[in-house]
Amino acid sequence: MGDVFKALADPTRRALLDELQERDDQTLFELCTRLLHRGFSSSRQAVSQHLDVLEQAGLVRRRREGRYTFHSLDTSPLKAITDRWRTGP
Amino acid sequence: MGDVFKALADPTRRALLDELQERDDQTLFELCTRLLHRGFSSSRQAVSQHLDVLEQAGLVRRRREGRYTFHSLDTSPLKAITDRWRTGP
DNA sequence: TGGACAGGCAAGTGAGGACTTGCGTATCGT
DNA sequence: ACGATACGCAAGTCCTCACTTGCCTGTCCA
Repeated sequence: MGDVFKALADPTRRALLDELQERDDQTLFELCTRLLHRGFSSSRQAVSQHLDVLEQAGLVRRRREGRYTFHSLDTSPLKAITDRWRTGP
Repeated sequence: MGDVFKALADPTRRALLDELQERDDQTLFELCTRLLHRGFSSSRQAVSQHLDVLEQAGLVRRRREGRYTFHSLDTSPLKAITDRWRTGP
């Protein structure tokens, strides 16, 4: 299992999580074009590598269908963050 | 205000937050020796620079008293993380 | 079945980050 | 007052990471 904290360190990866929260099950090209509308000018390969990191961190799941690869969000690893440094009961 | 996510990306900085949660208001030397017991062999300057990053992220507050500098934990910036990608109510 | 589309793989490059090194400053004890 | 302590500052080194470049594989449509 990869590092969840390092996965969240990059602003482009956080924007990808934002995008997947608005609309789940998006392909790589969909995510690329939608990132452009958010002001991120990332190439296809760059976005693909970011999704690799997010997948290794357990934050994104990949599902291959034909020539499309759909990506879905999984926010369960984020619970460990606030559970680790608990502010109140 | 610095980047909270980048501050959490380093394992040494996370260990510093762990240490401050166990015992608040520690000096730099206290944190250095306690990190050694956790297996982190970081120099004094390295720990000081890590605390700089944590302070800029709003996770650590510094208070100078004489020749000692006490560090205290502030976990309030962590709320923004789970609030951003909300899993359930 | 040829070509366009969607995506993967791997080496190379450039910038930022973690750490060191060396020196300087202020504070406390004796 | 002198040395030891606790810490800050700044330049330099090394290494990780994000991104590019180039090429390859597999899938759908006409």
